Amino acid sequence: MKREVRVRFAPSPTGPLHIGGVRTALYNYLFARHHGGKMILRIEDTDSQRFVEGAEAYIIESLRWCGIEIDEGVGVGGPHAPYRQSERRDIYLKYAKQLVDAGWAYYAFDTSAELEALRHKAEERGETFAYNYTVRTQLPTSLSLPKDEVDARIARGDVWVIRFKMPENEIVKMHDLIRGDVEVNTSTLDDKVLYKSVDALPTYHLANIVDDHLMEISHVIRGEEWLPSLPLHYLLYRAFGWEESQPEFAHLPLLLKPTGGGKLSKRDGDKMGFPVFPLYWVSPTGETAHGYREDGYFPEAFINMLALLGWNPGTEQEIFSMQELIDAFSLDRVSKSGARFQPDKAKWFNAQYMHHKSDAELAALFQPALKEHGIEVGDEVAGRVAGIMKERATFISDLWNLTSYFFIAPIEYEEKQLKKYWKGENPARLAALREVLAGIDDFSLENTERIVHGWIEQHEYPMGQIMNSLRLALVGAGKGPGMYDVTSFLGKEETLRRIDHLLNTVKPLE
RNA sequence: GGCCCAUUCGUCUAUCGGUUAGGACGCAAGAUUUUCAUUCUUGAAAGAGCAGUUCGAUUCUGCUAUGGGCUACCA
Repeated sequence: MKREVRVRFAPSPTGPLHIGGVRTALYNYLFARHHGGKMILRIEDTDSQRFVEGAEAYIIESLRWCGIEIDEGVGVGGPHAPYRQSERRDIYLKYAKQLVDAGWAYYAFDTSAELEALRHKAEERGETFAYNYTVRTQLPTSLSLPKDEVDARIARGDVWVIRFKMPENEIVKMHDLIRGDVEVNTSTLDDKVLYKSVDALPTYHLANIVDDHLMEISHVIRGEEWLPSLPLHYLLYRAFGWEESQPEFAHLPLLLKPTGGGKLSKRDGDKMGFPVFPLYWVSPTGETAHGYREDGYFPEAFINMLALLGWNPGTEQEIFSMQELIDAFSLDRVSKSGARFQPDKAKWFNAQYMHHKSDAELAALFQPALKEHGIEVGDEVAGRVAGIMKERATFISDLWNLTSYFFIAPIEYEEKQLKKYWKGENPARLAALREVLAGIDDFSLENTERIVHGWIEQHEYPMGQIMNSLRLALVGAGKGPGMYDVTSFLGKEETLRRIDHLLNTVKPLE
Protein backbone atom coordinates (compact mmCIF):
# COMPACT_ATOMS: atom_id res chain seq x y z
CA MET A 1 0.00 0.00 0.00
CA LYS A 2 1.29 3.37 -0.94
CA ARG A 3 0.90 5.90 1.78
CA GLU A 4 -0.12 9.47 1.28
CA VAL A 5 2.78 11.78 0.53
CA ARG A 6 3.20 14.30 3.32
CA VAL A 7 6.29 16.45 3.40
CA ARG A 8 7.27 19.30 5.62
CA PHE A 9 9.44 22.34 5.41
CA ALA A 10 10.68 22.96 8.93
CA PRO A 11 12.78 26.09 9.23
CA SER A 12 14.08 27.59 12.41
CA PRO A 13 13.16 31.26 12.90
CA THR A 14 16.70 32.39 13.62
CA GLY A 15 16.85 34.94 10.84
CA PRO A 16 15.69 35.46 7.28
CA LEU A 17 15.32 32.40 5.12
CA HIS A 18 18.16 32.24 2.63
CA ILE A 19 17.98 30.87 -0.88
CA GLY A 20 19.24 27.45 0.17
CA GLY A 21 16.25 27.23 2.47
CA VAL A 22 13.94 28.44 -0.26
CA ARG A 23 15.24 25.71 -2.53
CA THR A 24 14.64 23.08 0.14
CA ALA A 25 11.10 24.36 0.54
CA LEU A 26 10.66 24.37 -3.23
CA TYR A 27 11.81 20.77 -3.66
CA ASN A 28 9.49 19.69 -0.86
CA TYR A 29 6.66 21.52 -2.51
CA LEU A 30 7.35 20.14 -5.98
CA PHE A 31 7.60 16.64 -4.58
CA ALA A 32 4.34 16.99 -2.67
CA ARG A 33 2.44 18.41 -5.63
CA HIS A 34 3.92 15.90 -8.05
CA HIS A 35 2.56 13.09 -5.92
CA GLY A 36 -0.69 14.78 -5.04
CA GLY A 37 0.42 15.04 -1.42
CA LYS A 38 0.49 17.65 1.28
CA MET A 39 3.01 20.37 2.04
CA ILE A 40 3.37 21.23 5.70
CA LEU A 41 5.07 24.22 7.28
CA ARG A 42 6.40 23.61 10.76
CA ILE A 43 8.34 26.19 12.70
CA GLU A 44 11.15 24.71 14.74
CA ASP A 45 11.68 27.29 17.40
CA THR A 46 13.14 25.10 20.12
CA ASP A 47 16.17 27.30 20.54
CA SER A 48 15.00 30.15 22.68
CA GLN A 49 18.47 31.72 22.56
CA ARG A 50 18.57 32.20 18.81
CA PHE A 51 14.99 33.23 18.21
CA VAL A 52 14.72 36.31 16.02
CA GLU A 53 11.67 38.52 15.99
CA GLY A 54 10.09 38.76 12.58
CA ALA A 55 11.83 35.75 11.12
CA GLU A 56 8.73 33.61 11.03
CA ALA A 57 6.68 36.26 9.25
CA TYR A 58 9.56 36.67 6.82
CA ILE A 59 9.59 32.94 6.07
CA ILE A 60 5.87 32.85 5.43
CA GLU A 61 5.96 35.91 3.21
CA SER A 62 8.92 34.52 1.28
CA LEU A 63 7.13 31.29 0.51
CA ARG A 64 4.04 33.18 -0.51
CA TRP A 65 6.02 35.41 -2.87
CA CYS A 66 7.66 32.36 -4.41
CA GLY A 67 4.33 30.70 -5.03
CA ILE A 68 5.09 27.83 -2.67
CA GLU A 69 1.74 27.01 -1.16
CA ILE A 70 1.31 25.57 2.30
CA ASP A 71 -1.47 23.04 2.80
CA GLU A 72 -1.06 22.64 6.51
CA GLY A 73 0.95 24.37 9.19
CA VAL A 74 1.79 27.67 10.77
CA GLY A 75 -0.41 30.36 9.29
CA VAL A 76 -2.98 27.97 7.86
CA GLY A 77 -3.68 25.45 10.60
CA GLY A 78 -4.57 21.81 10.10
CA PRO A 79 -5.37 18.54 11.84
CA HIS A 80 -2.05 18.38 13.70
CA ALA A 81 -2.04 21.93 15.05
CA PRO A 82 -0.21 23.60 16.60
CA TYR A 83 2.66 23.57 14.12
CA ARG A 84 4.98 25.78 16.08
CA GLN A 85 7.18 23.63 18.28
CA SER A 86 7.27 26.13 21.13
CA GLU A 87 3.51 25.63 21.34
CA ARG A 88 3.92 21.86 21.41
CA ARG A 89 6.36 21.81 24.33
CA ASP A 90 4.05 19.73 26.54
CA ILE A 91 4.23 16.86 24.10
CA TYR A 92 7.94 16.22 24.12
CA LEU A 93 8.81 15.47 27.75
CA LYS A 94 6.52 12.45 27.72
CA TYR A 95 8.39 10.99 24.78
CA ALA A 96 11.77 11.75 26.27
CA LYS A 97 10.78 9.94 29.47
CA GLN A 98 9.45 7.06 27.46
CA LEU A 99 12.93 6.64 26.05
CA VAL A 100 14.47 6.77 29.51
CA ASP A 101 12.07 4.12 30.75
CA ALA A 102 12.86 1.91 27.81
CA GLY A 103 16.58 2.21 28.48
CA TRP A 104 17.26 4.22 25.32
CA ALA A 105 18.06 7.42 27.15
CA TYR A 106 19.20 8.71 30.53
CA TYR A 107 19.33 11.78 32.71
CA ALA A 108 22.56 13.71 32.86
CA PHE A 109 23.26 16.32 35.50
CA ASP A 110 26.51 17.85 34.35
CA THR A 111 26.36 21.50 33.40
CA SER A 112 27.45 22.90 30.10
CA ALA A 113 30.26 24.70 31.92
CA GLU A 114 31.56 21.41 33.29
CA LEU A 115 31.41 19.85 29.86
CA GLU A 116 33.21 22.79 28.40
CA ALA A 117 35.99 22.22 30.91
CA LEU A 118 36.19 18.54 30.03
CA ARG A 119 36.33 19.38 26.36
CA HIS A 120 39.12 21.81 27.07
CA LYS A 121 41.17 19.30 29.03
CA ALA A 122 40.78 16.67 26.34
CA GLU A 123 41.96 19.19 23.78
CA GLU A 124 45.08 19.91 25.80
CA ARG A 125 45.88 16.23 25.72
CA GLY A 126 45.38 16.32 21.96
CA GLU A 127 42.20 14.30 22.19
CA THR A 128 38.64 15.06 21.34
CA PHE A 129 36.04 14.81 24.02
CA ALA A 130 32.96 12.84 23.09
CA TYR A 131 29.98 12.32 25.33
CA ASN A 132 29.46 8.65 24.65
CA TYR A 133 29.64 5.13 26.07
CA THR A 134 33.14 5.69 27.38
CA VAL A 135 32.22 8.54 29.71
CA ARG A 136 28.52 8.37 30.48
CA THR A 137 28.94 6.04 33.44
CA GLN A 138 31.71 8.20 34.90
CA LEU A 139 29.72 11.40 34.80
CA PRO A 140 26.77 12.28 37.02
CA THR A 141 24.00 10.51 35.11
CA SER A 142 21.12 8.22 35.92
CA LEU A 143 23.40 5.47 34.69
CA SER A 144 26.05 6.11 37.36
CA LEU A 145 23.99 7.53 40.20
CA PRO A 146 21.68 5.51 42.45
CA LYS A 147 18.01 5.86 41.65
CA ASP A 148 17.05 7.77 44.78
CA GLU A 149 19.86 10.22 44.18
CA VAL A 150 18.58 10.78 40.66
CA ASP A 151 15.05 11.30 41.92
CA ALA A 152 16.27 13.67 44.62
CA ARG A 153 18.22 15.77 42.19
CA ILE A 154 15.26 16.09 39.87
CA ALA A 155 12.91 16.81 42.76
CA ARG A 156 15.03 19.63 44.11
CA GLY A 157 15.20 21.24 40.73
CA ASP A 158 18.74 20.51 39.63
CA VAL A 159 19.41 21.25 36.01
CA TRP A 160 19.35 18.13 33.89
CA VAL A 161 19.13 16.96 30.32
CA ILE A 162 18.01 13.72 28.80
CA ARG A 163 20.59 12.17 26.52
CA PHE A 164 20.22 9.43 23.96
CA LYS A 165 22.12 6.29 24.94
CA MET A 166 23.93 5.62 21.70
CA PRO A 167 24.60 1.89 21.30
CA GLU A 168 28.19 0.75 21.12
CA ASN A 169 29.75 -0.71 18.01
CA GLU A 170 26.70 -1.26 15.91
CA ILE A 171 26.41 -0.67 12.20
CA VAL A 172 23.40 1.43 11.27
CA LYS A 173 22.34 0.85 7.69
CA MET A 174 20.46 3.73 6.20
CA HIS A 175 18.95 4.60 2.88
CA ASP A 176 18.84 7.97 1.25
CA LEU A 177 16.71 8.62 -1.83
CA ILE A 178 19.44 10.70 -3.41
CA ARG A 179 22.62 9.06 -2.12
CA GLY A 180 21.68 5.44 -1.85
CA ASP A 181 22.88 3.27 1.02
CA VAL A 182 24.92 4.76 3.82
CA GLU A 183 26.40 2.93 6.81
CA VAL A 184 27.79 4.26 10.05
CA ASN A 185 29.25 2.63 13.14
CA THR A 186 27.51 3.94 16.25
CA SER A 187 30.76 4.02 18.19
CA THR A 188 31.72 7.11 16.24
CA LEU A 189 28.56 8.87 17.39
CA ASP A 190 27.88 10.59 20.68
CA ASP A 191 25.02 10.78 23.16
CA LYS A 192 23.01 13.69 21.87
CA VAL A 193 20.91 15.80 24.16
CA LEU A 194 17.23 15.20 23.49
CA TYR A 195 15.60 17.34 26.12
CA LYS A 196 16.76 20.09 28.43
CA SER A 197 15.19 21.06 31.71
CA VAL A 198 16.45 24.66 31.66
CA ASP A 199 13.86 25.80 29.16
CA ALA A 200 11.69 22.67 29.23
CA LEU A 201 12.22 22.26 25.52
CA PRO A 202 13.43 19.39 23.36
CA THR A 203 16.38 19.73 21.03
CA TYR A 204 16.00 19.45 17.30
CA HIS A 205 16.50 15.71 17.16
CA LEU A 206 13.73 14.75 19.53
CA ALA A 207 11.23 17.36 18.41
CA ASN A 208 11.90 16.53 14.80
CA ILE A 209 11.31 12.81 15.10
CA VAL A 210 8.31 13.13 17.38
CA ASP A 211 6.65 15.72 15.18
CA ASP A 212 7.40 13.96 11.94
CA HIS A 213 5.81 10.87 13.41
CA LEU A 214 2.81 12.66 14.85
CA MET A 215 2.27 14.62 11.67
CA GLU A 216 2.55 11.47 9.59
CA ILE A 217 5.37 12.76 7.46
CA SER A 218 6.17 10.33 4.64
CA HIS A 219 9.30 11.92 3.20
CA VAL A 220 11.92 14.06 4.85
CA ILE A 221 13.63 16.25 2.27
CA ARG A 222 16.25 18.45 3.87
CA GLY A 223 19.76 19.82 3.46
CA GLU A 224 22.85 17.66 3.41
CA GLU A 225 24.04 19.18 6.68
CA TRP A 226 21.61 16.75 8.33
CA LEU A 227 23.12 13.63 6.89
CA PRO A 228 25.49 13.12 9.85
CA SER A 229 22.55 12.96 12.24
CA LEU A 230 20.59 10.50 10.13
CA PRO A 231 21.83 7.46 12.15
CA LEU A 232 20.59 9.10 15.34
CA HIS A 233 17.25 9.65 13.72
CA TYR A 234 17.06 6.06 12.52
CA LEU A 235 17.84 4.89 16.03
CA LEU A 236 15.20 7.17 17.50
CA TYR A 237 12.57 5.69 15.24
CA ARG A 238 13.70 2.28 16.40
CA ALA A 239 13.71 3.31 20.06
CA PHE A 240 10.16 4.57 19.80
CA GLY A 241 9.08 1.50 17.88
CA TRP A 242 8.02 3.62 14.92
CA GLU A 243 10.07 1.91 12.28
CA GLU A 244 7.01 0.82 10.33
CA SER A 245 5.96 4.39 9.64
CA GLN A 246 9.42 5.89 9.47
CA PRO A 247 9.63 8.41 6.64
CA GLU A 248 12.00 8.07 3.73
CA PHE A 249 14.91 10.48 3.65
CA ALA A 250 16.44 12.61 0.95
CA HIS A 251 19.40 14.86 1.67
CA LEU A 252 19.83 17.72 -0.75
CA PRO A 253 23.25 18.95 -1.86
CA LEU A 254 24.27 22.28 -0.42
CA LEU A 255 24.37 25.61 -2.19
CA LEU A 256 27.94 26.90 -2.31
CA LYS A 257 29.42 30.38 -2.51
CA PRO A 258 29.98 31.73 -6.07
CA THR A 259 33.68 32.11 -5.35
CA GLY A 260 35.99 30.67 -2.77
CA GLY A 261 34.98 27.86 -0.51
CA GLY A 262 32.19 26.97 1.78
CA LYS A 263 28.47 26.82 1.74
CA LEU A 264 26.49 29.89 0.96
CA SER A 265 26.01 31.83 4.12
CA LYS A 266 23.80 34.67 5.13
CA ARG A 267 26.57 37.24 5.04
CA ASP A 268 27.67 36.51 1.49
CA GLY A 269 25.06 38.55 -0.28
CA ASP A 270 26.02 42.11 0.27
CA LYS A 271 29.67 41.19 0.27
CA MET A 272 29.48 39.80 -3.23
CA GLY A 273 26.87 42.06 -4.72
CA PHE A 274 23.90 39.75 -5.12
CA PRO A 275 21.07 38.85 -2.81
CA VAL A 276 21.08 35.64 -0.82
CA PHE A 277 17.60 36.28 0.47
CA PRO A 278 14.28 36.20 -1.34
CA LEU A 279 13.05 39.39 0.32
CA TYR A 280 14.52 42.52 1.74
CA TRP A 281 15.28 42.00 5.42
CA VAL A 282 15.66 44.30 8.37
CA SER A 283 16.84 42.62 11.53
CA PRO A 284 15.61 43.72 14.94
CA THR A 285 19.00 45.37 15.43
CA GLY A 286 18.59 47.36 12.25
CA GLU A 287 20.83 45.43 9.89
CA THR A 288 19.51 45.14 6.38
CA ALA A 289 20.01 42.73 3.51
CA HIS A 290 19.03 42.77 -0.13
CA GLY A 291 16.27 40.57 -1.44
CA TYR A 292 15.47 39.19 -4.89
CA ARG A 293 12.02 40.69 -4.81
CA GLU A 294 13.18 44.24 -4.15
CA ASP A 295 16.11 43.86 -6.53
CA GLY A 296 13.59 43.37 -9.30
CA TYR A 297 13.48 39.65 -9.85
CA PHE A 298 10.27 37.98 -10.90
CA PRO A 299 9.30 35.21 -8.52
CA GLU A 300 8.85 32.82 -11.45
CA ALA A 301 12.37 33.53 -12.67
CA PHE A 302 13.83 33.20 -9.20
CA ILE A 303 12.08 29.87 -8.66
CA ASN A 304 13.04 28.62 -12.11
CA MET A 305 16.68 29.43 -11.44
CA LEU A 306 16.63 27.81 -8.02
CA ALA A 307 14.89 24.68 -9.25
CA LEU A 308 17.67 24.06 -11.75
CA LEU A 309 20.38 24.50 -9.17
CA GLY A 310 20.83 20.91 -8.12
CA TRP A 311 18.09 19.34 -10.18
CA ASN A 312 17.61 18.87 -13.90
CA PRO A 313 14.85 17.35 -15.97
CA GLY A 314 17.17 15.30 -18.17
CA THR A 315 16.03 17.27 -21.19
CA GLU A 316 17.31 20.51 -22.59
CA GLN A 317 14.36 22.53 -21.42
CA GLU A 318 15.40 25.38 -19.16
CA ILE A 319 12.37 27.58 -18.80
CA PHE A 320 9.79 26.04 -16.52
CA SER A 321 6.58 27.31 -15.05
CA MET A 322 5.76 26.10 -11.57
CA GLN A 323 3.30 23.60 -13.02
CA GLU A 324 5.92 22.31 -15.42
CA LEU A 325 8.34 21.93 -12.54
CA ILE A 326 5.75 20.00 -10.58
CA ASP A 327 5.14 17.69 -13.52
CA ALA A 328 8.81 17.10 -14.23
CA PHE A 329 10.24 16.93 -10.72
CA SER A 330 11.66 13.78 -9.25
CA LEU A 331 14.15 13.21 -6.47
CA ASP A 332 16.26 10.82 -8.47
CA ARG A 333 17.26 13.63 -10.79
CA VAL A 334 18.61 15.71 -7.93
CA SER A 335 22.39 15.85 -8.13
CA LYS A 336 24.63 14.65 -5.35
CA SER A 337 27.23 17.37 -5.26
CA GLY A 338 26.98 20.93 -4.04
CA ALA A 339 26.01 23.59 -6.53
CA ARG A 340 27.81 26.87 -6.72
CA PHE A 341 25.32 29.66 -6.88
CA GLN A 342 25.79 31.86 -9.94
CA PRO A 343 24.37 35.38 -9.98
CA ASP A 344 24.76 35.81 -13.78
CA LYS A 345 22.44 32.97 -14.50
CA ALA A 346 19.81 34.45 -12.22
CA LYS A 347 19.89 37.61 -14.34
CA TRP A 348 19.61 35.61 -17.52
CA PHE A 349 16.52 33.84 -16.23
CA ASN A 350 14.96 37.13 -15.29
CA ALA A 351 15.60 38.53 -18.76
CA GLN A 352 13.96 35.47 -20.29
CA TYR A 353 10.84 35.99 -18.22
CA MET A 354 10.89 39.69 -19.03
CA HIS A 355 10.92 38.92 -22.76
CA HIS A 356 7.91 36.67 -22.42
CA LYS A 357 5.73 39.05 -20.43
CA SER A 358 2.63 40.37 -22.14
CA ASP A 359 2.13 44.09 -22.61
CA ALA A 360 -0.64 44.05 -20.03
CA GLU A 361 1.54 42.42 -17.39
CA LEU A 362 4.37 44.81 -18.16
CA ALA A 363 2.04 47.80 -17.96
CA ALA A 364 1.03 46.96 -14.42
CA LEU A 365 4.63 46.47 -13.34
CA PHE A 366 5.88 49.54 -15.18
CA GLN A 367 3.27 52.04 -14.00
CA PRO A 368 4.85 52.72 -10.58
CA ALA A 369 8.12 53.76 -12.22
CA LEU A 370 6.27 55.98 -14.65
CA LYS A 371 4.33 57.68 -11.89
CA GLU A 372 7.55 58.19 -9.99
CA HIS A 373 8.79 60.20 -12.95
CA GLY A 374 5.58 62.14 -13.18
CA ILE A 375 4.26 60.32 -16.22
CA GLU A 376 0.53 59.73 -16.21
CA VAL A 377 -0.48 57.40 -19.01
CA GLY A 378 -2.96 54.61 -19.47
CA ASP A 379 -2.04 50.95 -19.21
CA GLU A 380 -2.39 50.54 -22.95
CA VAL A 381 0.31 53.14 -23.59
CA ALA A 382 2.57 51.93 -20.78
CA GLY A 383 2.26 48.39 -22.03
CA ARG A 384 2.97 49.30 -25.62
CA VAL A 385 6.17 51.13 -24.73
CA ALA A 386 7.34 48.40 -22.39
CA GLY A 387 6.52 45.81 -25.02
CA ILE A 388 8.67 47.58 -27.59
CA MET A 389 11.67 47.68 -25.28
CA LYS A 390 11.35 44.56 -23.13
CA GLU A 391 13.83 42.60 -25.24
CA ARG A 392 16.61 44.83 -23.98
CA ALA A 393 15.63 44.77 -20.34
CA THR A 394 16.57 42.41 -17.56
CA PHE A 395 14.56 44.10 -14.84
CA ILE A 396 11.45 46.23 -14.76
CA SER A 397 13.67 48.94 -13.33
CA ASP A 398 15.63 48.98 -16.61
CA LEU A 399 12.53 50.05 -18.47
CA TRP A 400 12.51 53.72 -17.53
CA ASN A 401 16.03 54.37 -18.81
CA LEU A 402 15.16 52.46 -21.93
CA THR A 403 11.94 54.34 -22.65
CA SER A 404 12.07 57.78 -21.04
CA TYR A 405 12.38 59.53 -24.42
CA PHE A 406 8.98 58.20 -25.41
CA PHE A 407 7.52 60.41 -22.74
CA ILE A 408 9.99 63.26 -22.38
CA ALA A 409 11.42 65.17 -25.34
CA PRO A 410 15.19 65.43 -25.31
CA ILE A 411 16.46 68.73 -23.99
CA GLU A 412 20.11 67.89 -24.24
CA TYR A 413 21.70 65.78 -26.91
CA GLU A 414 24.25 63.08 -26.38
CA GLU A 415 27.70 64.33 -27.29
CA LYS A 416 28.76 61.27 -29.22
CA GLN A 417 25.67 61.09 -31.39
CA LEU A 418 25.84 64.83 -32.00
CA LYS A 419 29.44 64.74 -33.19
CA LYS A 420 28.81 61.82 -35.43
CA TYR A 421 25.61 62.89 -37.15
CA TRP A 422 24.92 66.59 -36.67
CA LYS A 423 27.18 67.77 -39.43
CA GLY A 424 27.61 67.95 -43.19
CA GLU A 425 24.45 67.52 -45.17
CA ASN A 426 22.51 66.02 -42.30
CA PRO A 427 20.90 69.14 -40.80
CA ALA A 428 19.62 70.26 -44.19
CA ARG A 429 18.36 66.81 -45.01
CA LEU A 430 16.64 66.52 -41.64
CA ALA A 431 14.89 69.77 -42.42
CA ALA A 432 13.79 68.26 -45.73
CA LEU A 433 12.69 65.09 -43.97
CA ARG A 434 10.62 67.21 -41.64
CA GLU A 435 8.61 68.43 -44.58
CA VAL A 436 8.15 64.92 -45.88
CA LEU A 437 6.86 63.85 -42.47
CA ALA A 438 4.63 66.91 -42.31
CA GLY A 439 2.95 65.72 -45.46
CA ILE A 440 2.06 62.28 -44.09
CA ASP A 441 -1.47 61.87 -42.84
CA ASP A 442 -1.38 58.24 -41.76
CA PHE A 443 1.41 58.22 -39.21
CA SER A 444 1.29 54.49 -38.61
CA LEU A 445 4.56 52.62 -38.38
CA GLU A 446 4.14 50.89 -41.75
CA ASN A 447 2.99 53.89 -43.71
CA THR A 448 5.64 56.23 -42.33
CA GLU A 449 8.35 53.71 -43.04
CA ARG A 450 7.13 53.20 -46.58
CA ILE A 451 7.05 56.88 -47.39
CA VAL A 452 10.29 57.88 -45.67
CA HIS A 453 12.24 54.98 -47.11
CA GLY A 454 10.83 55.81 -50.53
CA TRP A 455 12.01 59.36 -50.13
CA ILE A 456 15.49 58.30 -48.98
CA GLU A 457 15.88 55.88 -51.88
CA GLN A 458 14.58 58.36 -54.38
CA HIS A 459 17.29 60.84 -53.42
CA GLU A 460 19.84 58.11 -52.82
CA TYR A 461 20.59 59.46 -49.39
CA PRO A 462 22.72 57.44 -47.00
CA MET A 463 20.23 55.61 -44.79
CA GLY A 464 22.40 55.58 -41.69
CA GLN A 465 23.03 59.32 -41.77
CA ILE A 466 19.39 60.25 -42.22
CA MET A 467 18.00 57.85 -39.69
CA ASN A 468 20.54 58.72 -37.07
CA SER A 469 20.02 62.42 -37.33
CA LEU A 470 16.33 61.74 -36.96
CA ARG A 471 17.18 59.59 -33.94
CA LEU A 472 19.21 62.45 -32.56
CA ALA A 473 16.19 64.71 -32.80
CA LEU A 474 13.65 62.32 -31.40
CA VAL A 475 15.66 60.36 -28.84
CA GLY A 476 18.62 62.62 -28.19
CA ALA A 477 20.99 59.70 -28.05
CA GLY A 478 22.25 56.69 -29.94
CA LYS A 479 19.85 54.24 -28.47
CA GLY A 480 16.33 53.03 -28.79
CA PRO A 481 14.20 50.88 -31.03
CA GLY A 482 13.52 51.28 -34.75
CA MET A 483 12.76 54.92 -35.57
CA TYR A 484 9.26 54.20 -36.82
CA ASP A 485 8.38 52.69 -33.47
CA VAL A 486 9.23 56.08 -32.08
CA THR A 487 7.49 58.20 -34.69
CA SER A 488 4.29 56.20 -34.60
CA PHE A 489 4.22 56.39 -30.82
CA LEU A 490 4.95 60.11 -30.66
CA GLY A 491 2.58 61.00 -33.44
CA LYS A 492 3.04 63.60 -36.09
CA GLU A 493 2.79 66.70 -33.99
CA GLU A 494 5.33 65.67 -31.35
CA THR A 495 7.68 64.24 -33.96
CA LEU A 496 7.77 67.52 -35.84
CA ARG A 497 8.12 69.50 -32.67
CA ARG A 498 11.21 67.53 -31.63
CA ILE A 499 12.77 67.93 -35.06
CA ASP A 500 12.15 71.65 -34.95
CA HIS A 501 13.67 71.86 -31.51
CA LEU A 502 16.91 70.30 -32.70
CA LEU A 503 16.96 72.38 -35.86
CA ASN A 504 16.34 75.60 -33.98
CA THR A 505 18.50 75.14 -30.92
CA VAL A 506 21.62 73.28 -31.95
CA LYS A 507 24.04 74.64 -34.49
CA PRO A 508 25.45 72.06 -36.85
CA LEU A 509 29.03 71.14 -36.13
CA GLU A 510 31.84 72.14 -38.53
C1' G B 1 41.84 15.15 14.59
C1' G B 2 37.33 11.76 13.89
C1' C B 3 32.91 10.48 11.02
C1' C B 4 30.05 11.16 6.62
C1' C B 5 29.09 13.01 1.61
C1' A B 6 30.89 14.46 -2.99
C1' U B 7 34.41 15.12 -7.57
C1' U B 8 32.62 15.96 -16.15
C1' C B 9 34.32 22.76 -19.67
C1' G B 10 35.37 28.99 -15.29
C1' U B 11 29.92 27.96 -13.51
C1' C B 12 25.12 24.85 -13.68
C1' U B 13 24.73 20.20 -15.85
C1' A B 14 23.61 15.58 -19.71
C1' U B 15 25.78 10.65 -20.21
C1' C B 16 22.55 5.08 -16.51
C1' G B 17 30.41 0.26 -20.08
C1' G B 18 31.26 1.34 -26.55
C1' U B 19 29.40 9.07 -27.97
C1' U B 20 33.50 13.43 -32.61
C1' A B 21 31.68 13.59 -24.13
C1' G B 22 25.87 17.07 -25.49
C1' G B 23 23.28 21.61 -23.69
C1' A B 24 22.97 26.31 -20.88
C1' C B 25 25.29 30.80 -18.43
C1' G B 26 29.58 33.61 -19.05
C1' C B 27 33.60 34.72 -22.59
C1' A B 28 35.59 35.54 -27.83
C1' A B 29 34.84 36.15 -33.09
C1' G B 30 31.61 36.81 -37.14
C1' A B 31 26.75 37.87 -39.34
C1' U B 32 22.43 40.97 -39.08
C1' U B 33 21.23 46.23 -38.10
C1' U B 34 19.29 53.27 -38.98
C1' U B 35 21.63 53.65 -33.05
C1' C B 36 21.70 50.71 -28.57
C1' A B 37 20.23 46.13 -27.74
C1' U B 38 18.09 41.69 -29.36
C1' U B 39 18.75 37.65 -32.51
C1' C B 40 21.62 34.12 -35.34
C1' U B 41 26.24 31.45 -36.53
C1' U B 42 30.91 29.87 -35.05
C1' G B 43 34.81 29.19 -31.51
C1' A B 44 37.83 28.32 -27.10
C1' A B 45 36.70 25.34 -22.82
C1' A B 46 35.92 19.21 -19.05
C1' G B 47 36.02 13.39 -17.21
C1' A B 48 41.31 15.18 -10.18
C1' G B 49 45.40 11.31 -9.97
C1' C B 50 46.91 6.17 -9.64
C1' A B 51 45.75 1.15 -9.64
C1' G B 52 42.16 -2.75 -10.60
C1' U B 53 37.69 -5.28 -13.04
C1' U B 54 36.56 -5.63 -18.41
C1' C B 55 37.40 -7.00 -25.24
C1' G B 56 36.43 -1.84 -23.84
C1' A B 57 35.92 2.64 -18.78
C1' U B 58 33.82 9.45 -17.59
C1' U B 59 30.48 5.49 -16.14
C1' C B 60 32.01 -0.26 -11.65
C1' U B 61 35.77 -1.16 -7.27
C1' G B 62 39.91 0.42 -4.21
C1' C B 63 43.53 3.95 -2.75
C1' U B 64 45.27 9.00 -2.89
C1' A B 65 44.20 14.05 -3.56
C1' U B 66 40.83 17.93 -3.39
C1' G B 67 36.15 20.21 -2.01
C1' G B 68 32.14 20.21 1.41
C1' G B 69 29.26 18.95 5.73
C1' C B 70 28.95 17.36 10.78
C1' U B 71 31.58 16.82 15.27
C1' A B 72 26.82 22.27 20.90
C1' C B 73 22.01 21.75 26.60
C1' C B 74 21.97 25.40 17.43
C1' A B 75 19.00 24.07 13.93
